[in-house]
Amino acid sequence: MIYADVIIDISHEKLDRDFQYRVPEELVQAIKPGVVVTVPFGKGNTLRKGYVTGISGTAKYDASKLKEIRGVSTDSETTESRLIALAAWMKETYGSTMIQALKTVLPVKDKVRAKEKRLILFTGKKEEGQALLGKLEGSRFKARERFLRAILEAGSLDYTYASKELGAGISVLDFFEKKGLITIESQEMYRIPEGLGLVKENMELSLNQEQLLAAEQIFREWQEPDPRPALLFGVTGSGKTQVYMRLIQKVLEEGKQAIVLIPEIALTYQTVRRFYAMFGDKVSVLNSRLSQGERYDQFKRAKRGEIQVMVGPRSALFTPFSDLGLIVIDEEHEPTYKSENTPRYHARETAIERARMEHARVVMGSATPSLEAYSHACDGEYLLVKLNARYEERPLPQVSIVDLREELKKGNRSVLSLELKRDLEQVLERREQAMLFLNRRGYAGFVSCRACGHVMKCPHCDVSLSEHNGNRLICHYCGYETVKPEICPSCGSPHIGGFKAGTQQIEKVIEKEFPKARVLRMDFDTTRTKDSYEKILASFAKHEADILVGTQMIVKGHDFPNVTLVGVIAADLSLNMDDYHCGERTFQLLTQAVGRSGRGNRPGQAVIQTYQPEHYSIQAAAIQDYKKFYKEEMGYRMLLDYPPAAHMMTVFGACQDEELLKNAMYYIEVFIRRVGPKEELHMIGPAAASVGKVKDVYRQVIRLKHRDICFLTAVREKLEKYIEINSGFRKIYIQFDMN
DNA sequence: AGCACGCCGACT
DNA sequence: GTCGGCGTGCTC
Repeated sequence: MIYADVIIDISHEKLDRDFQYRVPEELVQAIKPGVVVTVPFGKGNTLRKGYVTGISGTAKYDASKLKEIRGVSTDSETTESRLIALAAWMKETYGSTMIQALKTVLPVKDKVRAKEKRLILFTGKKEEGQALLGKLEGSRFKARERFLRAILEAGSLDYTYASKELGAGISVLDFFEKKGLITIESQEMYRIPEGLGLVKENMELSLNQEQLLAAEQIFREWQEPDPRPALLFGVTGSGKTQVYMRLIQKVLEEGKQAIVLIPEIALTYQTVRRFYAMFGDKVSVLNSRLSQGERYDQFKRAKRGEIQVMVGPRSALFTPFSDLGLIVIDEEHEPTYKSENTPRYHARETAIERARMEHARVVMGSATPSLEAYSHACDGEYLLVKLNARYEERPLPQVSIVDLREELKKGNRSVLSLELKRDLEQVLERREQAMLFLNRRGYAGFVSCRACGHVMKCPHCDVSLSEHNGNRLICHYCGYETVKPEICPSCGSPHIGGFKAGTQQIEKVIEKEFPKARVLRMDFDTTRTKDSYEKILASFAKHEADILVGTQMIVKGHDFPNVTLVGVIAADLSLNMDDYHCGERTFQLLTQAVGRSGRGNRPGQAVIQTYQPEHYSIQAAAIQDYKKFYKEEMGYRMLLDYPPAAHMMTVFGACQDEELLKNAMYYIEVFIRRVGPKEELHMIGPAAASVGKVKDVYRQVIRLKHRDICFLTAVREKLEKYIEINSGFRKIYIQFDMN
């Protein structure tokens, strides 16, 4: 006997697990994971739609109580089934359960949202209602009386309000509905993402010579029977968006739809606005702050054909368009395209797979392509399209690298080098603007001992604590809080203090050094509220401030023509992360930051402060030389077998019990040695993850590297089975990550 | 979500 | 005692 695991629709959180069903003989051939089936469900055996997530030969539930699958949905050409196929691919490629994959790919209805939108209208005769109310008054039907009184007064009621506040459940509503007094309307009130102030401007698309050529080159590729993904490699300001819009125009003319992926709405507001201006209400914008229900609404609109272009972050990739023609990936190199949750898919790879399945095309763009994308472009797997001219032929800013070690020798302990300080003075004198950029990620202003080097860390999470308001130390992972010690807990030295590297500290230093300058600060703290991000940028654009201090978020978005100086406070902050991408990230951030200077008609300059001035990421960024960087970085990846030179798989394990976790990871290691390829497999670990402990849960990783991804996938599949069979892994949370 | 079960208040 | 509304919990 064959049994199938089926999840019933995806509509309710309590139903988001699988139920086992018997597979009738005649359907054995047709049933495989991902197939849409009809099954009897619940007490009344109402027929419902379900998705097969797995097949097995054993019943894990009382076999006599199992029901039988009724039928298989045969229309394999629906949008939904194509997305399910994509989920199956993600499961295979990234390692996850089918349920997890389906849940990322299919729109999940949100119960609360769906209910909120239901409206109860009083549609009967007023007199009839009044008469009934009279009868109900003083009777035992309290709920009915309450409800009727309320609806007679208001004319219509919100469903949630009626059931929650008035206690009028289904039975009450049924009573009135049968009498013909009310109708329940499930209103489809779509929420247009608010706060963006988007307007259609009927703008004409005009491309310059180079942009036209780029578009032509891509169109020519599209003539091919099997068009390759195109990588649009263009420096900042070369007008990649113009090219995207031309491509989308063409796709729309063909009667197809397009998806535009962007790293984050807030950071690419300008781009979003231009799409809206161009395509008007054909466009919908998916905001990462939208609730699942709101996202569901937008997806529904797409499915019904009410919109043709979906602009949004990573998850917009799964927009259920019926005839998808193009997927655009803007700023392709951004790390936000990699999902943090299982399945840990990469939007670029998944977009290419979806496009392959649905005969759509992929175009991605970047000024600093990821090594993965550029290497594919070099070996001809992607079409490489270049845009060289910077907008109106502006020269690149003049960049100087300041060695901070030398500053210390000169006795300068400030966060500002003498050179940067002098340049700032000149900019202020010329009444121009400057941006100071702090490329810190995560660890803000940690406290360390100057004498012994001891760093204050969270006892639960193993990350550096950050200093807030001078005397409190806070853990950014779990919120643990303690008082800043007066002396070093490790060696007793009084020389313990903050590493002056937070945006607040820089702001203070600037205010002290340049009391007349107007300073704006933009970081996580000052952009909490919805449109504070826009407000700060707009204010800076209007020259209401002279200096803008901020984290990576200031290097994207707006053009500030009056900015002629960009200062990078400490390039090392992103260079010393324990992640093989850090050289690449640093190069990208510095290139972007430097590119912010001199966007107007005055020449720009940039100062990069660092303790490692000889590092190739910094050197290459200073002269804006991508190829030089690529060669160096690729050499490094080849040497150490990091992607894209090889493939890497991370086995991540987490458990409250440290001993248990250690044992489990050890068994995994032994198992891999036994079943894995004997040749050319590099295994690192088990080791504590970069954050070894979060909220008292221990975390460990094993990394595997191999030139051929097939071997890694094979190891993963064997490991998945091994873990499922052995009860010793029950209490351990295991996750896989490819690359 | 939708259905049955069962508690509990009101009426015969 | 009995009837039926309305809250609760389960669905392979």
